[in-house]
Amino acid sequence: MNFADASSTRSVRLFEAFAAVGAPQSLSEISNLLATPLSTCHGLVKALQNGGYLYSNNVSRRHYPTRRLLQIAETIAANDPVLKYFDAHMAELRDTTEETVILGTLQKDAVVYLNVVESPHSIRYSARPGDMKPLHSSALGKLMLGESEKKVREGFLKTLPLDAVTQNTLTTPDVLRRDLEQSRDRGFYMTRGENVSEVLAMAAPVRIGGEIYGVVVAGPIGRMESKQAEIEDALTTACTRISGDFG
Amino acid sequence: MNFADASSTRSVRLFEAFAAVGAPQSLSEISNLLATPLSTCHGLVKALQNGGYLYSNNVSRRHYPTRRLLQIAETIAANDPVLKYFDAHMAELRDTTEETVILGTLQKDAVVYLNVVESPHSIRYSARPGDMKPLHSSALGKLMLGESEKKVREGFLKTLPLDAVTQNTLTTPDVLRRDLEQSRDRGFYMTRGENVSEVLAMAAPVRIGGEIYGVVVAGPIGRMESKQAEIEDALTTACTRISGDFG
DNA sequence: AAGAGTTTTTCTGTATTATGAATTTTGCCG
DNA sequence: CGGCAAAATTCATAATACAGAAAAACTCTT
Repeated sequence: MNFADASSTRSVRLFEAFAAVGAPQSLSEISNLLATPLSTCHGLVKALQNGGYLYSNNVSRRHYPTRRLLQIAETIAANDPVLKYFDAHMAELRDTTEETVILGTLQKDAVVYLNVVESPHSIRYSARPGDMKPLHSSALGKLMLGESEKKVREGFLKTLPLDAVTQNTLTTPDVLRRDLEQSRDRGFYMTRGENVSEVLAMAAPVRIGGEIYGVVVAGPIGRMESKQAEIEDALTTACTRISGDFG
Repeated sequence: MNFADASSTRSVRLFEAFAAVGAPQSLSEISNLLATPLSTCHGLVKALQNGGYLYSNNVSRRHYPTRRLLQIAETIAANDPVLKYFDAHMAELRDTTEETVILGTLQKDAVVYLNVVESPHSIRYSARPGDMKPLHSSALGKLMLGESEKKVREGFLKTLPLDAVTQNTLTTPDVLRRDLEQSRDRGFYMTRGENVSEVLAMAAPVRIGGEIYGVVVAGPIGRMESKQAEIEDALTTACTRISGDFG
């Protein structure tokens, strides 16, 4: 394979680093952060400066991004034909449940978080858009398996290594298959410490243009259990409404 | 020179393209947008997918960014030690003047827009963060020249090609030097169709940690002239307040 | 003001990546 | 359900960007 990982995504990794440290950086600091030689970083920084993405303080000689990237990212987010319709409903769901709400979909042999709206509590399920989760142990992953066509599902059940991510992970195809069937019938999927111990997650599907999306509410087991019925209710009605918006 | 332009900034150019077209794209469409071979785009898209930046619709086979980039850009913007203090004042200035307000600084031998807050009017000065403007013909550029140390200023006056960007551009060092002196004395810099005809811009300096920043109010000449005194007033008080926030 | 240390910039061989053609897969229509 | 067209993926090679070292610029201290 010929993945242009190192080079072509280095600019993105630079922005990641800026988000992580949250402060202007000198060239040598950037070199450290990216674990990349100074000369390489020099070229990259200069290129991004020319593109108007980075500016340097003439006094401190440190670099920081302009608002250009933000502007582009906002434009992209505003134009997404699917995600933008979820926004309001996800925010509402977060407000009523007071737990983290996540939108995700199937990507190759994993689930990718397309958007995350975090709980207001300081103890909360915390995640970022772009995070990937395994199919067999996460609520979203099980949703994707359960809602896929039988052929696809059985293919995954045959080939996926059902690693025991935690003690509660379902690690045999038969047990997992049964769980998927039950979940499908009742309309939502659930994990109880199967991917992250202490986390209970509930996921319901939304179909748009033939594509399967999943909305998850996730939080610490204790707090989630105490309001499980309400969450179940809020989640399923939210998903119905979202589907309705596209009807 | 060894600028890693083509390769290392290709991921950023891809996001630019997504912002421009505002819709999911197939691999071949991406190839067209970036004027880059399919195989190259394939590697790039795969790398960005692995990083959680892009997701593909399994039905339409089109790609679109997740909210990951937005999340990173927002984190970066929130942490900027300088720009975030300007935000409120720039928004207020935009509201009182009803014209586009821009923050910029000196970058090499040009001025770069760090942030742009646009006028509510449909006829307005429109620009994006990251845009570059010449030093001799833009209000911000003249501000940078006028506020720099004499040595720096004279260096620029000697070496800059004072191109006639419009008919009103000041194209001789002597005329420009006089304009800078007058502007410096009265506390703000001004262009009247010197960089873009029909545009009147007024810029006032803000000094932070030895670094010179400039705040500009720009709009169509007619509208700007009719409220020039108010704008002058609002601009200078805003800049004073911003400086105060750092005092 | 002058020197020592630090940081930035330049330079060139080498290794990695981009490329275009061939292959495979996928979607579509009869 | 099978054949065709279009798109995605792989592969070998040519081209380009990367990395390390050396030079230059800048800072800070004396």
